[in-house]
Parts: sequence; C-alpha cells; structure tokens
Amino acid sequence: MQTKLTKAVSTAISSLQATEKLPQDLKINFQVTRSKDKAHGDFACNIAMQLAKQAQMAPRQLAELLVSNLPDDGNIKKVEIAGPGFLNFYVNENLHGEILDSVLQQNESYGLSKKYSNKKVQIEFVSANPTGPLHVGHGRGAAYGATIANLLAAVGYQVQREYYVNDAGRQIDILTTSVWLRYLELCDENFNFPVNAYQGDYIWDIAATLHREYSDKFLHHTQQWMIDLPADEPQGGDKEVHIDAIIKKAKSLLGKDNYEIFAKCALDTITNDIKDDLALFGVQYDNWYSEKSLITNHKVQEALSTLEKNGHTYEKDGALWFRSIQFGDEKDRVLVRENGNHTYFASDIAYHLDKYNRGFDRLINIWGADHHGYITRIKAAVEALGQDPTSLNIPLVQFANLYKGGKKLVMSTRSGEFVTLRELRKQVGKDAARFFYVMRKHEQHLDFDLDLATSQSKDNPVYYVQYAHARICSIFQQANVAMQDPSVISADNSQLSNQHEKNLLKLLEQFPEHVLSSAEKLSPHIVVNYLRDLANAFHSFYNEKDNQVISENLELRYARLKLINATKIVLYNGLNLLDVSAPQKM
RNA sequence: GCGCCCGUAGCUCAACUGGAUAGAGCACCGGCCUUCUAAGCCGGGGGUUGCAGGUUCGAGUCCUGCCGGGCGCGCCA
Repeated sequence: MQTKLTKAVSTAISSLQATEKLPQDLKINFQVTRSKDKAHGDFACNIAMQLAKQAQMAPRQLAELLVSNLPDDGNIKKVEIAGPGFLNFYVNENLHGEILDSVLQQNESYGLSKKYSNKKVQIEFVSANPTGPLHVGHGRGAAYGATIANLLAAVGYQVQREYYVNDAGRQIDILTTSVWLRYLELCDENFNFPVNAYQGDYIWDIAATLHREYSDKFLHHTQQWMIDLPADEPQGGDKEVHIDAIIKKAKSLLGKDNYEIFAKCALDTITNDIKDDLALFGVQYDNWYSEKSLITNHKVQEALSTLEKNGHTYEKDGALWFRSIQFGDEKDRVLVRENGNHTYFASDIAYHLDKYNRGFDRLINIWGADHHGYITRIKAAVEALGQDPTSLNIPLVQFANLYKGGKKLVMSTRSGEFVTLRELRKQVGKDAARFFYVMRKHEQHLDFDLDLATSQSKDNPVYYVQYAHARICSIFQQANVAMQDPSVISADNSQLSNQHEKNLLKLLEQFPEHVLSSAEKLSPHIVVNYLRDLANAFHSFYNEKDNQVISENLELRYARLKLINATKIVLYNGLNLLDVSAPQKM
C-alpha cells in the first residue's frame, strides 16, 4: 500500500511537471508513512512541505494542486490536507479483514519475505576467547546476533552463523599454563598461584580431568621451574613478565607434545562448554572457524602478500606495516613484528579475506562496544584488499551492566568473578533472558537487574506476550474447536467491526513491515515492541465483555476465532524470530 | 590530550532515521474477577528531551560550543 501511494504521488508530480505547473528540475525526496494518529488518516505524505520552496508556493496550496492531480485509484478513499501541508490518505484496505485469510493461509511463513533472496550474508558473533565460560556480557551479543540472523533469514537472506575461535596466541598459553599449575597443585605441589593466571574454578576441573587420566605423569617439582623465575606482582615484580616466564618453563619441561595435551584438553573442554551453553540458549552456529587454521593453511601469509603486492605495506624499525592512514585510519598499523610474529590484526585481515573468498555479499561482525577503535582499521584493510567496505557492517553491542540488590556488579574473566550465562539462564530461563537482551537498542547500555529478571513475576515483559498466546490457545480449547476447523477458516470477516477488532486487524497487517525494517536496521527491538503492541491489543479486546469470543451468535463466534487464530499465528511467528517459546498454557 | 558512543517522566526504555499534541512498562493513585486464564483490562497524575546557540515550513533526531557518563587510543589478543 505504501508503495502504491508513493507511486500515485510521483505520478501527480510528473503530470504537474508535464503541464508546467511545477518546475522540471525538482529534488524529490518524500516519504509516505503510516500515521501515528487515527485522526491523520491511514498514511501521511510530507511532499508538499518538501517541495514548497522549490516550487515557490505555499505548502497547503501545493498540496491542493497535488491532490487534484492524483491518479484515480480505487485504493484511495479520501485525501485530506492537514497541519502545515500533510497529505493524509484514507485508504480502502482491510475493510473486510481480508488480511485474516492471508495470515491463516501462510501460517508460519506469514511475515517472511523474499526481498533479499539472492543475497548471502555471514554473521559472526560472540567469538569470545575460549579461555573460560561465557558470561552475561557475552549473552547480549549471543541473543542479538542470533536474532539478527533469524531476521535476515526471514527477509530472504541465505545466512551463515559463524563463531571465530581465537585458539592461537598468548591467552591460550596462559590458559594452558594455568591448567598445568592447577594440575601440579593436585599433585600436592605448593606454590603461589600467579595473579595473572586464570583463577576460575573451571581450571581446576580441567586439571582434575587430566590428573585422573595421567596421574603424576606431567609432574615437575616446583623447585625445577621456580629457579630464576622473575617475581610476581605481590612480590614487587611484573605479573606479565612472571607468567611469560612460567609459560616458557612449562613448554620446555613438558616438551611440545605433552604441552599440546594440556592445550588441547583445555581448549576442547572450554569450547565444548561454550557450544553446549549457546545451544541451550537457543543459539546455533553453522560454522566454528579456527584462528589457528588460518596460520596452518598459510592464509595469513597469503593476505599479507596480497597487501604487499598492492603496495599497501612498508617496512620500518624491522617490522612490516600496513598503510592504513591512506584509508582513513589515524595511524599505520603493524602486521609483522620485529620478532617475526604476525599481529592479531594480521590474522584478522586474513580471516576477513577468507570470508570474502567464501562468496558472501555481506558480512556482519557483532562486536562489543570496547572494540569500536578497531573498526576503521579493519575496514581499511578490507578496502585495501579490494573489497567494498560498506559490505561489512559492524554493529556494536554495548555492555550489559548487572545489578543485584541495587548494586552494580563488577566482572572480570581473569579473576573468575563473573556471572556466567549458564547461571543466568538457570535463574531466569532461556525465554526471559533472550527477550530481555534484545528489548533495547543494541547501541544502548543495558541495565540487567538480576532481582527483577529472576523474580518470575509479572514485571517480566516476556510473560505479557506469551500470556496473550496462551490465552488464545485456551479459548480454542474452551470452544472445543480446532484452529484448522473449516468453519474458522471460512468464517465471515465482515462480522468484525468494532474498534478492538479493527485494531487487531490493522496490527496483524503490519507485521511483515516490522519484520522487514527490524531486519534492515539490524534492530530486533522493533519486533519486540510490535509484539507488545499486538499483545496489548489482544488483551484489550479480550477484556471487553462485548467481545466474548465464544458468543451465542455462531457467525460472530467463528469470525472472532478466526481473528484470534491469526493473532496467535503472528505472536508465534514473532516470538519464534526471537527464539522465545510460545506456550499453550501458562 | 585525541577519537567514538550515550544523555528523553522518579526508574528502565520507545519515538517508523527531519514530521503533526514526545509514547510504553515499572513505581504511585482510583476503578474492573459467580461469564472464554486478573501473569490481564480501563482511567489519573507525572516532561523546558543535560545546557546554550545555529540550520528550516518543522529539531528528541542535523551542525557548533559547553556540562555529565561509558568506552577506546600497544610491535596485546
């Protein structure tokens, strides 16, 4: 309908231009939008105000001219000129509730569209370092990413969901060494556990697994590796230097193969834990991509060669640099260090090149807000590789602050002080957590009140929507009618005439638009807000005594069953996009 | 110091990317259950959209400068 009206207005302009009532060279950029207020018709158009100056006419006068030149269209019932010069359209849509037939017919696919069906998108999210369990901060990225993926799929995209596993680099060495040290403690060795090692209990668990399997096989007495060790922080030393020295000792004492046993066990245990955790959170991935594989498959080398070949690099101070200033970055960046090791940035470039080589039209990286300084850099690299940087979107997800007892909780992975995603899910349930996380704009800070979320009370907004769904199911049960009953399917839509019913019809019709804009703006909260509106419209309808669905009047009864059946379908489809369940009973 | 994000009702957030009288939930006050689930509905109070300018038919939204909060500025990952 919106596009029809847009076209009608355009035609009016052209015909006015043809008769030279309007100048030829107009900058035209107008919108037809749904009116917020019923008094402003169904749709509103701002064209007259936009063109007033260019046409050298008063907006209202221009509006009248436009109205009289609108093509004859059966859809338009009435046009009013209002306010400063809005065209308010009253349209002949949905007068008889035709929308219900499409909803029932399309059922689970109502709301889906094919607008982007020729596009392949990859969405990479969470990608937390596999050095510990996911915490509530990761939860937001997980919920947001999974929902975005659902939304993009709903508008036709072929979607691949990917997790980039940072299984290379120093943090993995720290992890491995932390496990080994805990293992030594299980062998009854005594020493001060380094402050910079991972402190969480899960490290004990991994160490215990290895100790059960190998007993004291990897035991090296403390005296062996303590000698010549630089002091740790509490002893007035540098914690980074201290841990690096222990890593070095661990590698040499254990030998490559045995060290690898610790590394692999730690990595596998944690990665599997993350996989399980996400799966229980309703988040499924199509691909887990290993950072290490980039190195073993020489992809980092390839990416660097490409950059070098295109003249985007130079050597300075013994290091290889990327000329990112040329692409708008504030300074050039190191790719290969003086010591010959490539930087994380270099492998990230290789990773992105590989993504493009896999044939995606569009890439979406969901990052935590603390990575924002990294965006220009990676986009610069993408451009230097000959790709269009606008095909890479990087929505930033702001942190979720946790509150308990009115106090903000401070979290840190290294110290092991954090609330895990698993814990949160156990306390509030998957549905509430998923819903809560995407209720707000992603670039907005989110205050997660644990007391509220765990209260299982009516304050929890997810219940409101689910309750509407459950109520509808219950009515069908009371009426003892199947949702697919022919009397429901073929019920007479024109029975539905009061304000509550019309409201519902209007909202049902808008669902596909909201899914579309939610997907295009990468903003799940649009769907969330829509579902709340729809649930509200249903609850209002339900509470009106005159709206008793199970009415003595059978024609009316079936028409209303049809109406609430369509409402149920849309509630279900909407919740499904959020991976939130739609219970039959509550 | 430089850069990015944010500032809207007592609290948590919307506002269709520049549109008409800035809307919801929570909290507060008052109504509605012998009739399809009261985890619900209806009504009410509550605002100089951080401050000051600017751009235009029109600004919460855009530009400038302040104030306040978050984050980032490594040959770390």
